Amino acid sequence: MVFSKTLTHWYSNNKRDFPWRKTKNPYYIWLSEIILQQTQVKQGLPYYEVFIRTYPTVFDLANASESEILKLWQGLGYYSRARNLHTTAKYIVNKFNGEFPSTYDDLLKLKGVGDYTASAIASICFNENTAVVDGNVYRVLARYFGIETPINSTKGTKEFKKLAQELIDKKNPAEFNQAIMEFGATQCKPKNPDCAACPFNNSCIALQKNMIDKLPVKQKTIKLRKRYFNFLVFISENGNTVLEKRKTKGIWQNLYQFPLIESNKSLNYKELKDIVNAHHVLNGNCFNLFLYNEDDIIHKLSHQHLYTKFWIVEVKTLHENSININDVKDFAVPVLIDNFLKSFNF
DNA sequence: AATTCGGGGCC
DNA sequence: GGCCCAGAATT
Repeated sequence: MVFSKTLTHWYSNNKRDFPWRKTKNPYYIWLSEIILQQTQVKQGLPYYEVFIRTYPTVFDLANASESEILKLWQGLGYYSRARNLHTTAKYIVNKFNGEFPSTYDDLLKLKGVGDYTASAIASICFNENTAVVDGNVYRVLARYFGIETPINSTKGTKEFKKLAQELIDKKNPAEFNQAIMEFGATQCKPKNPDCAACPFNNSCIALQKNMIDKLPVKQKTIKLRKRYFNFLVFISENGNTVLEKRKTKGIWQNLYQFPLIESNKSLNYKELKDIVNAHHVLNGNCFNLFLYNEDDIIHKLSHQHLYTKFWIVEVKTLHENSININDVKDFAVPVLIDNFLKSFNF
């Protein structure tokens, strides 16, 4: 109880001013929570502003096309969030006439809404007594209580959820949940937290044991995959090029890219040209091929490093479902492609 | 239980 | 270069 009291008091004096803190409309809270999953406020905030301006209600979002939503989501990453956002918007409009579910259990059924997000919406919008456990909460609790259970283990997930649920201020779950997250974000930071200025510096176990930089414990380190991408940037005499939609599961699903040849190593000019010829990409049309970037562009994702070459392919004509270069900007593309578009002058 | 989904910021 | 971020879905 002392913990909750101190925490909410700290929050009242230190909370930042964000647009989603001015409302309890579940549509806006839901939108903000999806955008902020695995995303820092600084990165997500501009996207939130654009989304509420473009889609003021869940009906507007449901009526939009997925491609349009993905275009607005471009650059934010984890694109399944945008696809699920659209699915859930349509579901809420069609099944509930636009009215959001109001309990943790019902919110949990929505696509893209897991334990954290269901708890956040239920507590903030409907005052339900259910504790959020995000990366901030793991860190704050692990340090304050000196808990060494790995946070990404089944045991840890249950243990921290139970503890947070015991600590929550039942009189004001919305305030408590946001307070502990804000505390983790700005005070009990991952690196170099200012423990001298912390309201818990006389009771924090990790501080007493000099374990601030060892908690929370996370097991397993992810392994990295290297991939080799060769994008074919076609340019025809009438200013057309070719984009294709990524339909396969994996990264960037439903985003657009230049035709891609993936290889198991970095290709040189001859190797690439042989493949292009062998695949009849151009049906024997003559073409002028050259490499845009001398050194591979290394695009880093969480689990993959993409060693990328952009090959310019000048041709006389292109097939009918090619698009004009000026229209490329209307398609949602990965940051890797977008960076190329910004640097390359068609 | 382990993997896979992005991209930016920080050290 | 490694770790983290208002996590969730899939395997």
